[in-house]
Amino acid sequence: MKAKDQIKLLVADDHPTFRMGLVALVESQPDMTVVAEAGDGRSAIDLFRQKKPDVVLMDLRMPGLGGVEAILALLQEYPAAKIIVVTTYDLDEDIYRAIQAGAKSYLLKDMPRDQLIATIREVYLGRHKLPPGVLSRLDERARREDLTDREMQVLQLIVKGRSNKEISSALFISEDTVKFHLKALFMKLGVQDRTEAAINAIRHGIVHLE
Amino acid sequence: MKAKDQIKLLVADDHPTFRMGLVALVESQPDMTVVAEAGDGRSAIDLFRQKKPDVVLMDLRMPGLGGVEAILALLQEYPAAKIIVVTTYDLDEDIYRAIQAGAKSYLLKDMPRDQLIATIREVYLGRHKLPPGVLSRLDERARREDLTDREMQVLQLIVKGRSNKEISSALFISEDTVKFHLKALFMKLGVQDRTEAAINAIRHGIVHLE
DNA sequence: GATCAAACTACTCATTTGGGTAGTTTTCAA
DNA sequence: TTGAAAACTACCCAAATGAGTAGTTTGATC
Repeated sequence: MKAKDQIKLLVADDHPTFRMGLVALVESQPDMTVVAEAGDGRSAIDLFRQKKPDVVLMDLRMPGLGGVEAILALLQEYPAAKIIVVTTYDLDEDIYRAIQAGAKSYLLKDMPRDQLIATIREVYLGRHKLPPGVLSRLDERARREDLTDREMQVLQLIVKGRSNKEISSALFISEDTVKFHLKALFMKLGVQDRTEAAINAIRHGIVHLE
Repeated sequence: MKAKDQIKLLVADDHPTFRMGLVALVESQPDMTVVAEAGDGRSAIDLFRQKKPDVVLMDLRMPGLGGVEAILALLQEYPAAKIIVVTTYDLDEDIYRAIQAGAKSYLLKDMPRDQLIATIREVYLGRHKLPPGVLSRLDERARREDLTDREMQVLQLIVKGRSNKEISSALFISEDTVKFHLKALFMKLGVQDRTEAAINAIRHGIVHLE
């Protein structure tokens, strides 16, 4: 069973039951094995150092050190690490940031088992194939103009339901400046008003609720 | 292994991998066994008829017939059915509707395994204990006044980013009437304006994006 | 030192939004 | 049939919002 040519996997996900499912799935394949499990980004990195797995399955939302940060840290130390993101959400921004950070693929948790397995093999062989749905969202994101830091701050306050006046005093700028950033924001997001901007931001994962 | 006093479970969840995790978890308990798996509400009902499980683990978001509808249909036919909702989101509205529909408990997918197992035993014995976090959200919801049908329609259009004028023509009512419903809506949700209302509605699961 | 993007301020003006109040019609159940 | 709740319309008015335009300042890059 423990042949030397098995694909060694590290599974990092904070949902115990889903992680159990991943492990069961991987272990059902004769040519794969899970060498370590992590419940957060920090221990994922520690376990990578110890076990040197061939492929990492990584959730994006984890307590403490999140997925994107873990990917960056891991690739900093091991530039050849092969990381597959496995997450619940198909938000443009999440996908974009994960791929930017250096993930080799991005799968959704509701995907069929054989697709998961197939992707692990692909990535192990050095390829990085993305599922079509995810791919289309990726270039939807790529087409969108980046927001500046200030626009981002304004957007976050909009999503908190703040008025222009409240935003201006929160950021120590004039109300006119808030309006200025809002106009730019509307243009970049392709929306008409603050409500649409807020919803758009949530839908694309530009800002998270919680 | 297949003792007669084992707790028989039906697992209904459209995520193959998570479902596999649930099954593995249940099967690791000597006094429990999974007698059927379903990927949607419709087949959950069919399988219940065939297998008469003691407890059902049910996801809320499933293709075709959703969780709440499946719960209602199941309890209609088998009023003694013991259903535990196991879902990703801790949204007030989802919890409230599931419990209203007759679910015995409501668990989150990221909960520790022993809590899951303990709840299955509790529910099997006829109790319905909710985790504290979920419980507090339930009465947060209970405290909120119900929205009328019309208010609900207006709210949904707000979340789509529509203006008062657009809403009025979509619902064939005057703009003044839209404002009238909006005022009631703001009051019931405890918010100041349409943007807050939209975010609030999403956050509490009153309306879903997608 | 020139150039460029970002951040900022200011002003006008039309529109939208939201608060308050007052009333009619409809529907459904007691 | 008599309430009660929901749905609807209308009006006034103040405040907030958003479009358009025009500029200054700042910091980084070449």
